[in-house]
Amino acid sequence: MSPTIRDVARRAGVAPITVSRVINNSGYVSQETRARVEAAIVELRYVPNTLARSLRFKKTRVLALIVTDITNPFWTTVARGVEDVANAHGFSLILCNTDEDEAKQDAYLQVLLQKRVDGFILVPARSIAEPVLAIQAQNVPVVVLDRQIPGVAVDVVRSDSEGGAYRLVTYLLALGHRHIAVLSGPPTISTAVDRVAGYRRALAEAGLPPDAERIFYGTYDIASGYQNALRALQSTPRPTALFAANNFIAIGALRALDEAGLRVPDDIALVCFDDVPLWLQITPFFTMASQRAYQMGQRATELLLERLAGADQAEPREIVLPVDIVIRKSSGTMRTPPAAVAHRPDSAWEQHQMDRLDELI
Amino acid sequence: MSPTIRDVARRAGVAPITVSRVINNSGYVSQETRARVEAAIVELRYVPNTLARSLRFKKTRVLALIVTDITNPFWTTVARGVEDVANAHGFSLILCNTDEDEAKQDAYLQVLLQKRVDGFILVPARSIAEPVLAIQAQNVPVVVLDRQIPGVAVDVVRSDSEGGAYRLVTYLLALGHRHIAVLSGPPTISTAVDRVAGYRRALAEAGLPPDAERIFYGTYDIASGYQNALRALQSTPRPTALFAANNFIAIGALRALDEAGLRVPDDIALVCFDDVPLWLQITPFFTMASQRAYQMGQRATELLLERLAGADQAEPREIVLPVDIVIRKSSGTMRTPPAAVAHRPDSAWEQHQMDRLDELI
DNA sequence: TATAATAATGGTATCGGTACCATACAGCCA
DNA sequence: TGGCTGTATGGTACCGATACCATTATTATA
Repeated sequence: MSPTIRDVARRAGVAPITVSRVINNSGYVSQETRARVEAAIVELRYVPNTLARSLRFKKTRVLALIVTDITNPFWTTVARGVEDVANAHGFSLILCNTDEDEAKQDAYLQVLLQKRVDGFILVPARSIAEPVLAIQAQNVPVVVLDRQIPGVAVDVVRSDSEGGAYRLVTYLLALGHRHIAVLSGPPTISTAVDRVAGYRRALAEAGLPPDAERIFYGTYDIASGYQNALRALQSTPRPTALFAANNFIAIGALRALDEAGLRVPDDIALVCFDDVPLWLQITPFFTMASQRAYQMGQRATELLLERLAGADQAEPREIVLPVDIVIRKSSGTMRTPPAAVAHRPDSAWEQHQMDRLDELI
Repeated sequence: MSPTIRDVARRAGVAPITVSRVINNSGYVSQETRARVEAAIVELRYVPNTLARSLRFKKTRVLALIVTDITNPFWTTVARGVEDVANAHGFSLILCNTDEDEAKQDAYLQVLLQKRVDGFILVPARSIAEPVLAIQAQNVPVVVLDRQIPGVAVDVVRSDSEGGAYRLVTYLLALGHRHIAVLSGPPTISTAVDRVAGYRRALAEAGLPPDAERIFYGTYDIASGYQNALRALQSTPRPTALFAANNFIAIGALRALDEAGLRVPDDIALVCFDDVPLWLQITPFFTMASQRAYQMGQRATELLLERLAGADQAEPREIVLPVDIVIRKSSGTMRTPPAAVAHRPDSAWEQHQMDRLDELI
């Protein structure tokens, strides 16, 4: 139906291979022939068939990015980072969404391997080795994003979840909170575990007894945040602060607190993990440990492209990006607030809190 | 490197075509042979090469979705609708992001045509015919999403922008507003024009003179909403209500109002167009004309799949989905509020406003 | 002038599947 | 027994592009 390289060749009175040379700017072609071929291409509206080319090359110049929730702005920001770097190097991107569902993830992996994508950036739905091994078995490079997988030799790009959680909780402790609950994600995912670990380290260093711990695992979505916040409120003594392990959990928690008639931060403090897009900065609100989402996408892609460029023998690398603690309203002030900071304007107030944090940690 | 169908055939002691029959469940294969082949597939970790298959079939079972801003939750919701329908029918999806940039859009179109995707769902960066014609010239079906393109025979799925804007502005008028500014998108995009048209119709029907109109075109992003809101505030008499033509514009406007020291809705009303995700419903806030984003994606994909299934001769169809007017806080109350509704609880209050709207329109 | 290097072009095989046609055998009916 | 149908399997060509090698004309070098 659509014209092939042979049709173009016939029309230009040359051999197919010559048309190929024109298209790819390879080999020798005279000015005159090139012009004739280019004219034929335009006349026939010829579009080269990448399938055939890829079949020959055994290279598709396509990368796959598999994330767990495309409606979460954190992941779309990561995706932009990946896409920008990929495009800059002439690669296309296939973006897939697993909903943290292993079956869906494995189905996508299969389809993508069949499509012979050149490389994978994978946010694993669960911190297990199988999916990564399945990819590596086909000699396709893969970079694991955001999460750790124990016992597998693979490149990883992730944030310092443990450290970020530690600093965030330490800040809450510095504000005077002694009853802090953590609303985490699935215990099968390393970030959820790491953030709990940071929380526990902060508590331990503050000399709080283990029974001060209030740990609620769940999933990384709004519903889970809502439910676990309600459960956390039941514990006695009632927590004076909640630490949500991602942005969606924080939103669910916020709704639960609202329904319980608790105001943030006056009645209870609420801090969260994750990058938050311009979206939620309508009123600068959440105190949080902000991940460098865009940069995560960039670094992961660069790493993958290096592998593709031939560094496939090198040792697996692990890149751990720092998280930025951003102090805003939701964490409230000192439980016994110094009068001096009562009515400062926003930015100065935030700066002051930052200064305090620096002093305290 | 990776095993081919021939390797599997050799190991199972059959011909390649027989392996093909096993994989595709086509033709006759004995139980015994099938078992041998399946064993060989597992042993060799054989993954069929879709490139070769697609080259032969001239079908890739891949659809392309081209949207203008992947960080806008409206579009990711649309994308989920598309993805779900596509997957249910065994199609993969390539999701591309143009940033409303025509050059980027055209580059993607070229790449995707070369990849021989089976069909396109396109949100055109500008309401012009060329990109659609370019796709149709290759005999590839395309559905235009969200926007109208004059003078092209093509399937379209969009929302009733004119009607939604009309109803939203009529509601503001019913509340007593007489100075309403509209902060719209690019005049090159049909939705931006349609929403202004609905605004004008509402004003005209209310008997307001043409010089009551305050129309500010811009782009569909936060920065534009911010700038145009500032400009709108300069006009005299100052508007008592702003109508933002999409969610991002509303957010930018909100920031501008905040900086100007104006509270919503006490000092000024603010309503907007677009679906808003769970995100912004933290505190039920925006009064808006909500598009059925997920459904838009679904319907567009169904239409496209019908074309692929052979309905390619049928007349082009245009599906116009209704928008839902959702009354929340940001529009405020009657400018001369009846005392009776002053302190109603939220939901009852909203219901009351809805009732009033029904009466008035 | 002979030889080599450069420029320009083409023939053929190949990537990994599958369509099409051919072959072979078993069982069944007239 | 011959002819037919259904079952099971394989050979060959082909999808569209390109690698590899070959060929020829032209120009540079010894």
